[in-house]
Amino acid sequence: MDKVYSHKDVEERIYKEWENSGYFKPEINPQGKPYSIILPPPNANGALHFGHAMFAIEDILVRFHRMKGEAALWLPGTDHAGIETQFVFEKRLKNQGKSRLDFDRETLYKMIEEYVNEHRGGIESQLRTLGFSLDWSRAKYTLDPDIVKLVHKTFKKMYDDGLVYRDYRLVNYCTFDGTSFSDLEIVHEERISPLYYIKYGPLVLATTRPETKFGDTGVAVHPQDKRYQKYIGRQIEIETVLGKAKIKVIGDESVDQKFGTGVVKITPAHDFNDFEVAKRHNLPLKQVIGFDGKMNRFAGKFEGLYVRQARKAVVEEMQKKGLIEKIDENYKNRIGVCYKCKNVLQPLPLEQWFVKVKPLSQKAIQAVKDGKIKITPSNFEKQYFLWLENLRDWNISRQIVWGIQIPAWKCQKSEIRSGKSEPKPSELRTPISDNGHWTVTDGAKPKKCLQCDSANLEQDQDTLDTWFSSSQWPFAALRASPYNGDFEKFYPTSVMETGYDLLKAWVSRMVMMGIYVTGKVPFNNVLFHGLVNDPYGKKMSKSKGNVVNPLELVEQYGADAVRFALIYGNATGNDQALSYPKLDAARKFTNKLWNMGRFIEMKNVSSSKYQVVSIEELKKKAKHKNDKAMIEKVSELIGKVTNDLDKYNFNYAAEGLYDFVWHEFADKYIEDIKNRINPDSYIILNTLYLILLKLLHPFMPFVTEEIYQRLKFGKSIMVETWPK
RNA sequence: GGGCUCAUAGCUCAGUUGGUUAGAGCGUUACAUUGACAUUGUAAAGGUCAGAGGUUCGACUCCUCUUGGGCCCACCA
Repeated sequence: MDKVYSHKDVEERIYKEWENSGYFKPEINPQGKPYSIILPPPNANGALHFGHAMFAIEDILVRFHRMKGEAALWLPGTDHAGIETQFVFEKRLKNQGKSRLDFDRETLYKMIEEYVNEHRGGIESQLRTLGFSLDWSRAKYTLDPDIVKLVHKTFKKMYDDGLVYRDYRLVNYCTFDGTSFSDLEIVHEERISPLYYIKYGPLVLATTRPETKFGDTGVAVHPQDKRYQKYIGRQIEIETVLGKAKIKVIGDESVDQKFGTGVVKITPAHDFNDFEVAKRHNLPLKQVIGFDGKMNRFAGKFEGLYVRQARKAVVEEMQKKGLIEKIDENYKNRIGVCYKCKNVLQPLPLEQWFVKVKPLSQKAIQAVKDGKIKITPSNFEKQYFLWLENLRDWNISRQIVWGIQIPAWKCQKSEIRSGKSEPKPSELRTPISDNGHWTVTDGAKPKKCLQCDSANLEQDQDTLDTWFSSSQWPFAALRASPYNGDFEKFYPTSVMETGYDLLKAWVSRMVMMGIYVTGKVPFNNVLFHGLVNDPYGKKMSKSKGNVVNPLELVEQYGADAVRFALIYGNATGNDQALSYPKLDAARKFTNKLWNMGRFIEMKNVSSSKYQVVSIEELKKKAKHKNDKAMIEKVSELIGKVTNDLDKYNFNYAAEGLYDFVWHEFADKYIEDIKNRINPDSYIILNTLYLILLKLLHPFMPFVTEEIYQRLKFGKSIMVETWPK
């Protein structure tokens, strides 16, 4: 053995050995009880980041349970990441001077597919460099045909059960990216938006969006408001920038008498609250902003202006006409912006598919309350409950091509109008559910409309929200496994380990969908890890330019050291700042461990090389009091590390091992035994050292394996059993 | 507006059901060592555990408040 441990000569070679030997498959312990973890599938098009490096926790668990003799499965996969990927691709198009609008749906899809396929495999090889013992023979991708089929099946089942429905309602729509989003994908920003006090005939009302006034179909006051009661139910005549008009005054409880003047304009097509009010009072919906972000013909001479331009023009015009009483320039409000492009989202009316969440969320809440799912750290339970309890129906339609196209066909005969076309004045309607004929299947094109037998059907152009498919990942990946019986054997999975930032978007939805489709929870434990920030504690982000690539650290320090540094000194679920001193300490630890092995190799005094016996035999063999004491201490350590791992206290385990291996075993015991080495004490030293290697193996798989093989303890430490 | 979370040594962080002199890594200081260890060992300095109050025989740990960070959620015009 060399004086210094060199990870570069070791890691890649050992990983190949492991993989080729089939050690990552649960079949190596055919009699063992099942233990399973589904890897949170990284973006197929993405690169490794620290969120992925934290999956070291999963590797620790899997290696630990595998050594305990369990049939441990860690199933890898990749996600098509619909919006993320399409947006990245569109940026590339833009750099080439092209736009997605230059291509038809099929061509665009194929182009993105090719682009992703070029990059797929990249993320997988990166996961290998971290030493992750994933069973690659079971790897799945969210767009694998068998996965897509399962997702279609779920959609149909939900449709048949009334849990997926088509509705015409307001959605948050990004007119720059051309798609709607779910509630969760909206970023709220506080901005200063002037509050305009506008004269509406005899009334004055306050609004931040004067440009939407062309879509007003009512004016609301609080029913108990003494100031305005006399107007309720009456039509009032108002002067507008487009001339005189009449508008109805209604009384609605949602109006806050204290805000502004206590009068609200009702613009059902462009405000979520107004939409609800309009429903209650049967007011028509009048869309004045198009999906291109421009004012439409209802805006008269303002047609064709973008919202922001229109606001300016309308306000100027109103001021000329004396229709503005005052402007509060310092009014702050929170506004929804696109999480991708940061542009202001428009609430726009659109026909979309929604998931009725209440029946699903109730069961998901109950599963945690009943202890069928345990969340660690437990404080995340509160967030889980809070979110699920206040959940609104989930918009799953996305106007992008990269994803799973929705298996629903619209009968063209029954078509009233497409949600994307501009409404004609004669089509002004109250906000009611879409009443076109839809035929939903589990993927195959239907021959005719189920309601009117027409054969003129067209598939919905939209795709499913990526989270709709990824929320089915645990059971879908197992059901689509190339190995028969995987689902029955490994579902529910043992642990779902992921960053806490995915609690809402993913974890809670997996629980809902898992219970709905399979009748069982998708996993028995949820384990959250924290975020890795930059060395100054600031969140890593591309825009800040402070992103550190974990692969560079692996190159420099070795995968073992990177893994150990991320685990050591970091309580489960807490954020951490990337620490170079800690990385250095971890690297030195691998070197220390290596040199302990080197010492054993050099001091070989035994005739039978590196002989190892059981700890029971060892206890009988030991005569020297220091040997006896050390055997006792190692026994205690085994219990402590096992217990810490069972309780997900990875940092305790790592710290305990580090401290013991270095400062007890090396500093004291090896120093002591140096002076009295003989065949008996040598066997004791070997045996205890091997135990320590095994205990460390889940944390630092490469160096422990390399030492193990160098000292010829056996073929591979991966098939050793966990010490007792 | 609601919720979560953090504040412990110069820095980055542990501290597991409240229990003897509060720990680690890095850094600092002194000494030793060429050793199995491109180093390592031995020892030392350094903390009124953010502040105030409370519960308790006993509080870094539990409760309340204050201050200062961080994060998440939210359709008040």
